[in-house]
Amino acid sequence: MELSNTAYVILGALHERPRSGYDIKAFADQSTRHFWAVSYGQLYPELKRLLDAGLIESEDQPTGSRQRTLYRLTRMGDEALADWVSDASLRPCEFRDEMLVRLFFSDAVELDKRVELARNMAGRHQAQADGLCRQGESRRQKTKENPMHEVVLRFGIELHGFMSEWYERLAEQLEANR
Amino acid sequence: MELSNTAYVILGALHERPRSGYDIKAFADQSTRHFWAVSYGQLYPELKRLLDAGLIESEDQPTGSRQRTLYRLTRMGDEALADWVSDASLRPCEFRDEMLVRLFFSDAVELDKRVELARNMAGRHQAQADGLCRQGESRRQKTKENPMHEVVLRFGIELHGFMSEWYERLAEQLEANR
DNA sequence: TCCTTCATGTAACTAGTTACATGATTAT
DNA sequence: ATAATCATGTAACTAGTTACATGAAGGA
Repeated sequence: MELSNTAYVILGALHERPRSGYDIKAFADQSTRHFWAVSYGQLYPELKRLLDAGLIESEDQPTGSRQRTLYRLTRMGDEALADWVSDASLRPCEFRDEMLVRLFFSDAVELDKRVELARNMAGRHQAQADGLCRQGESRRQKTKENPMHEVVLRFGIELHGFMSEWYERLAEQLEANR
Repeated sequence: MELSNTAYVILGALHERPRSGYDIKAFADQSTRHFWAVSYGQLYPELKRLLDAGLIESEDQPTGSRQRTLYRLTRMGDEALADWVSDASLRPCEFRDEMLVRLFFSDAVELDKRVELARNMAGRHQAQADGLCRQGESRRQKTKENPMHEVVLRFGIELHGFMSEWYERLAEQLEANR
């Protein structure tokens, strides 16, 4: 039975510790978000599927009359995660950038617009890099386990830094031969 | 009326010259593909919508008994494209990388697997950069107009080059503290 | 003859987002 | 009080892919 990538994000989140659906979402929002986002619309149905498949198990943990279901990995779930991570097959890296489409077709507009667009893109990536930086600072203290989390965070920061600089340089070059 | 980004890729393709649906697909496959792919399943319905909206017009150009419909931009379509490209609002750059999710959770597996994964990712981006290079060579001779096409191509090559090197460096670092 | 390219299209499916609905607990 | 956070979920929608179906033209 094939699992979605989102399912593996869930398994990965639960590998660290038992979590509620809400908690998994919060985890994803501040960690995998920049390369794999998770929404409630997928999360809760997916949790059901993983339960049915026996990869996770649940435990009720209400606080007063507020419901809360805590999920944890089963042995099967743990194996499924490890197998998936170990799988050496190449998967495509998906990029979709609307602004890059605009830039691609920007010969259709005047130079000023083109420069503005490049500057906007530089700013966008700078902002994204900054956001990831702050994310890293707020998580720095905890979990020295899972060093790969920080590695991937650094990747994000440096990648967006690279793109920001690239677009900034482009804006300057475009402006130069005005 | 809101148009999809795919619709703008079509308008952009037709801005250069009149094209058939098949031709638009071929154009996208060898140019916008790495940041905005287009499939037939979206292309043909989208062409109908653009016709209805009066942004493009069609002309039958059969070869013998093989049908062919040539599309071209209307004045309205040309304006819609220019307006869209000039729109200064920031749009998110979407990244989705299954292998990066694996890397993120790869503390769950042994070092060897982690190194292998990083190497695979480096190879994947090297291959992608090479593919874009070849694409550039085959298109080099034609169209000195649309210099932004080449700019965006270079961006792709350098971006994938950056990622390839980053992952290669990571693999070496991981291997070093074995 | 047969393979590749040109050419158009649809149906079924998959993945995922957005908006909504509900309500308890905790901090200000 | 009231706002923020914790908590769970669904329905409707949007976007896009894959697989299929069909068939002509041109080159090997």
